[in-house]
This record gives sequence, structure tokens and C-alpha cells, in this order.
Amino acid sequence: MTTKKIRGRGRPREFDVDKGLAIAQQLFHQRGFDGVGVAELSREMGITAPSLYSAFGNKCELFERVLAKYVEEKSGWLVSTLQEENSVDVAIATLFKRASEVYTADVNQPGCLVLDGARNCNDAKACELNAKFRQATWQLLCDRIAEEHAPKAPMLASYVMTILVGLSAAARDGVSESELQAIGEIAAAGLSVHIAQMG
Amino acid sequence: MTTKKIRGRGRPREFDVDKGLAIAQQLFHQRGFDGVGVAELSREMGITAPSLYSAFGNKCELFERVLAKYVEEKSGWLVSTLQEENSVDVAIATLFKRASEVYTADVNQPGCLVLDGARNCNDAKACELNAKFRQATWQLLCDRIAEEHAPKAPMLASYVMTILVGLSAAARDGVSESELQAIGEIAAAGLSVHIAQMG
DNA sequence: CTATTTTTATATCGAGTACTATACAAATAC
DNA sequence: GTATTTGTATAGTACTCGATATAAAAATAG
Repeated sequence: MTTKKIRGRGRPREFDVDKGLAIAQQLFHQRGFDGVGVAELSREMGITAPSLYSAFGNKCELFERVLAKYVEEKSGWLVSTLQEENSVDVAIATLFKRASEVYTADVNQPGCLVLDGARNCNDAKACELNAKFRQATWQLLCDRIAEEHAPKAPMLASYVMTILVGLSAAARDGVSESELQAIGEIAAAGLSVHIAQMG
Repeated sequence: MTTKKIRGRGRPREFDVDKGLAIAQQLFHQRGFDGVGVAELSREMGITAPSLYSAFGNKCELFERVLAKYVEEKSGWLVSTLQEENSVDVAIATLFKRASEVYTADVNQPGCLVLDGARNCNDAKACELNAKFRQATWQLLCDRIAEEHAPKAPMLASYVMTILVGLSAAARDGVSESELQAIGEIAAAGLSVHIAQMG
């Protein structure tokens, strides 16, 4: 579905939009929405401010594009984990394990962009946008959990989100992968016990 | 130990430093270190910028004073909870329950200032400062846990911190107290199971 | 009283913010 | 070719940021 736009009429764009988005993604992930200015974004992307605004509208829309790209590229592990396992508690345990890996995979971009990219952010639109993406993740979890434990699915999804946020924040605070793994295992054990007690 | 400074020599200060700190605490708690400017701080405190700088040094030192005041006033529940219970797992369960209450007690200042006051913050000193206060909380947890489970105390303390950060973030995202309670109970169950398995 | 000390208010500082008006460059349409 | 469309570059908008220089105001010390 790559709409490559055969060729426009005027002067062709000289920079690669996708590479630009990748650079913006790195910066936003490292320091959050407020932490990166348009000046730095355009400098690192190798373009001037007018080119940036022409291509992406404004800083907030650029952030939205970055979030969409991030989810498209980096949330596969979450979706697939929810699909591949049989019981919810095992799936969530695997989820925490993989989150620990993903959140510490790149030392320059620890944690999750969706969970931490606009925390304590001043821009209302950026906050809302980020919340929308977090909500989508919650819905994904909720739907999967509801397949087995419908009545408590919303609360259990919130539990998983809370753990993921905690893991992401811990990763950003420098906690190692192995320690994150251990933390995730305990959190998963709690869920297993809770589900067993419901059964 | 209130060094009241009998009376200086020059013109006496016209504003109440402690009331000013309380106002700054509210603002920092609502929107984080970067979210509040010196202009707004001084306006809300009812003083001018030079008075603020004369009294507190700079924005970062003001933040430090606020954090110290916050811990002094609002961390009693944590310390007392760690002391009053017999077994660690029960104490931590109570801790999560009280955290759920405290983090949602004031709708205008959800979550914890220490855990979320300088997350994604641009000012390096403010970040470091905040990390120092978080570290102190971790040490408190670690010492208490080590009384019963010395070898795994650091990891278990990190687990508790991760849950608290998750609960604080959830509170800031609008999750209700009752839901936070439920989440905390599951997290506490995980810890109980883990401790039981250790023998 | 005068001299000293400290706090106050006014009015800014330079740097940084997101964003853009204008002019020029490079492509296509005809 | 000329006209049109679009991207780029320079330079700048108005605003906010944290922090201050200056001087007037209000207290004490002697």
C-alpha cells in the first residue's frame, strides 16, 4: 500500500520523508515531545524548517506521523504475542518478557515512545494524541483478555498497561534487561494467581 | 530545629517562604518541572522574579526545596507502612493500597511528585535531583525487604518501585482509585507468590 | 541622624520556542 | 520556448524561557 505518487508537477522533494521520520522518531523517543525543538529536528533531518513544515504541517503532526510509524514498525511483538499463545496469563507473561527486551534493546532509546513520549508534556494536542495511541494498546489488550475473562477484562488490561508503563519508566531510569525480566515475571505471577482465583 | 533567624538586619521579607513553597509544590506536581515557568511560579506565589531568586537561588534549587518539603510532609504513609506490618508481603500490599489512595486523593495533583515530577525533563540537574529522591525511596524499600529476604532485596525493591511508578502514571492518566486498588492487589499477589516460592 | 544591609519593583537581558513571509531554484504542463 | 507548480534557503516574526542589573524602599547598627 505504498502510495508512491507517480511524480508531482513542481520541483521534486530532495530529502527522504521516511528517513526524516526515522530521525525524528529517535529524537522524540530519547527526549520526549517537549524535549526536542523544531530547530534540532530540522537540523538532524538535514532539512530546513520550511521544508519540515511543508512536508509535515507542524511539530504535532510530525509527532503523529512518528507515532504511527513507530506503532507500525515496533508493535508487532505485542500483537503477535497476544495471538500466538493459548491462555491469557501465559500470553501476558510472554508480553512482559518481550517488553523487557524491547525496552532495553537500544540504549539510546529506552522504554516505549507511546508510553513515555509525551508524559508531562505541555502541548495539549500532543498529549491527546499520545493518549489515543495508548488507548489503542489498552483496547488490544482488553479484547484479547475478554476472550477468556470478559467481565474483568478492562481492569486486567489496565493492570497490564500499568506494568508496561512501569517497565518502560524503569528502562528509562537505567534498569537492566535482566532485572526488568525478573520484575515482569513477578507481575505476571500476580496476574496468574488472580485469574486462577476467578476461575 | 526551625532556625527562625531572630531578625536579620535589612528590610524584612514580605512573603511567607513556606506558603510560597506550597504553591510551587502544587504547580510542579500538576505539570512537572519543565511545565511550570518562573514567571508563573512568581505570579502564583505573589512575588516578583527577583524576590524568588533572592529567596531560592534559582528554579532548580526551588524544585529541590519543594521536593524536600514534599517528602517531609507526604511520605509519612510510606515510612510508617514499612514499619507497622510484620511480614514484607503484607506491608507491600498495604503500601500499594495506600499509594492508590494518596495518588488519587487530590484530583489537581494526581500521582507522586517524586516519581513523576521530572520525567522527560530537559534540565539535567532537575533530573538528577529527582533521581536522588527516587533512589532514597528505593533504599528505604530495600532496607525493609532485606530484613526478611536479603539476597533478593534490591530486585524486589525495584519491583515495588516499578509498580509505584506505574500506579502514579496511571493516576495521572485518570485511572480511578478503586481501579488502582485492584491493580495494586494483583501486583501484591505476585510479590507474595514470589516470596513464598523463595521459601 | 547617617551608614549599612536586605528586599522590593521595574525593566530588561540573551537565548530559545514554534512558525512563516519572501525570494529563488527546479521540476512539469502546454 | 513560457507558464505553472512545488521545494528550498534566508531571514525574520512574535513569544516565552530562566535569570539580572538597577535603583527605590524599608529595616537595623551605631
